[in-house]
Amino acid sequence: MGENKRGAGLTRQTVIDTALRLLDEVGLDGLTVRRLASELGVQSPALYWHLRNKQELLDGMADAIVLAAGMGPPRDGESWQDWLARRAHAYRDSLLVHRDGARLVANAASLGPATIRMFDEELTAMVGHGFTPDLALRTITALTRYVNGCVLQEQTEHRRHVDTPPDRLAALAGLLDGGMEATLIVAFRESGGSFGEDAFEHGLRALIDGTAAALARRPPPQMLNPGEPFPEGRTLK
Amino acid sequence: MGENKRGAGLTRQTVIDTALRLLDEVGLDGLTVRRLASELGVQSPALYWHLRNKQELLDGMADAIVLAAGMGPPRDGESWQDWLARRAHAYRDSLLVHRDGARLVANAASLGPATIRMFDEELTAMVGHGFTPDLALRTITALTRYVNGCVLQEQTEHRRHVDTPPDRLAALAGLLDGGMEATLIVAFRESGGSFGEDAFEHGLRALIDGTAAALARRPPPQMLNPGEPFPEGRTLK
DNA sequence: CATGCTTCCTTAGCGCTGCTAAGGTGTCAA
DNA sequence: TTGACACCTTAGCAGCGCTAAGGAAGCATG
Repeated sequence: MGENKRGAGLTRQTVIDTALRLLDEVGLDGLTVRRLASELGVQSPALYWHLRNKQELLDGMADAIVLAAGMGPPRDGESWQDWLARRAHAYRDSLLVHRDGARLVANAASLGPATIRMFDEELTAMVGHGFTPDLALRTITALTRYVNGCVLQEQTEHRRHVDTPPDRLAALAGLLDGGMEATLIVAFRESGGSFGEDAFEHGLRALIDGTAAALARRPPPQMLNPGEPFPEGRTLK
Repeated sequence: MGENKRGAGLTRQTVIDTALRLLDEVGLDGLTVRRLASELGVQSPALYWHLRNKQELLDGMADAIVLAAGMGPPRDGESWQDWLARRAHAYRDSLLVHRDGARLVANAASLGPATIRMFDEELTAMVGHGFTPDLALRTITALTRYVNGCVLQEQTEHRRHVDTPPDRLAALAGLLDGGMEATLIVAFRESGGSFGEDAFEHGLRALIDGTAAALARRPPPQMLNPGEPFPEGRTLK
């Protein structure tokens, strides 16, 4: 296994980076502290000097993945729709880079302060685009959770198909009364190979379009309709 | 621990049911084969007579949760929008019934045949409402993944707050430059207690509204606009 | 009645896991 | 020179999923 170059010395960051590399090899279930330690050329208890426990390692990995997406407020002149779409894609791509990336992030117990600050900047920018703070929060929350759900399913299915590669459609058709003409089968055939991609795109566009409608429904403060300032009767600050 | 009433005898179903009850007590991480066996008044290897391995148990539990949602095609006279919303709520509620329900379903390796058949019936009904098969599949996929992502996050956060109960907002504010006036803090305060609920509702409505727009964009065959039949240039069947 | 088959559960234990306790070694400051 | 500290080691505990082998019932057949 990996030699520990004398004079190198482990750091929290090198441990996390190596863990992410190892993750792609062995998957989340195969990622053990012992295996990671041997990859780093040390004994397993050595890692507990740099990390309190395994969960802290996983949290660090998740945070690294999220940060690597390079999200943040919209660029100058970018519409919030374009920005949200670009952000969602960047996030999704970042989750897809590493095997089991979505599972890792979804189960993470906490995010780093840098991520939280970025999140706050994004919300502030959205308010600048006419969102109320809570609509901004709801929107970006819904979008993030949607991406999580999508990639989680995509990667779960990818894991599944390692076992059952060949004639999934035929096997599926066997379960259905309509056989090869059941709607599910037809839909799968129509959707072609890149189904995960298409489904993601559809939902993403729907979410953004729907948000635009919600934003139009709840206009900026100077044109507030006194009859229904905010749905739950709350007021700003 | 639980006595094994003589003459009772375990079945796959009683094992799964007991596992679901136990899940609420100890959570997914605490759900071990040994613990479940002792709950059933039996030694742990006994369970391997009824289930091939632990994953099969988890799959069975996940399938039970999905089936318990009671989804299926729309009722007579119900608009597809109302139906999709009702379906999403039923699914979400079913995931929320059991601790770590979303994690369980998201990590499940396979769904039962009954669930798959129900899925096919739903798609068929959507085609009856003017959807193309692949638009129907994309829509219901996006919606399902959205619900998964939402509940997964809700339950993860619930797990988190067991550790950090008291002044989360103040702690959060410490990280942010704006302190108590950072947009994130304001948004949290505005959103009140039931934040998970509100965020879910917002995204759900956006998804359904956005889907209506997509459906209008891709009208039924007899009224196709030759100029832009399908966004990606694909053709039907 | 005896026999053997099947069903369902037991005891024993393997290889692995996350993690802790205690101790050693090298480096650097006083 | 001495002590403190940072960083890693060896040894081992409790618990995990799972398997191998066997025993005790129930039942059909000779």
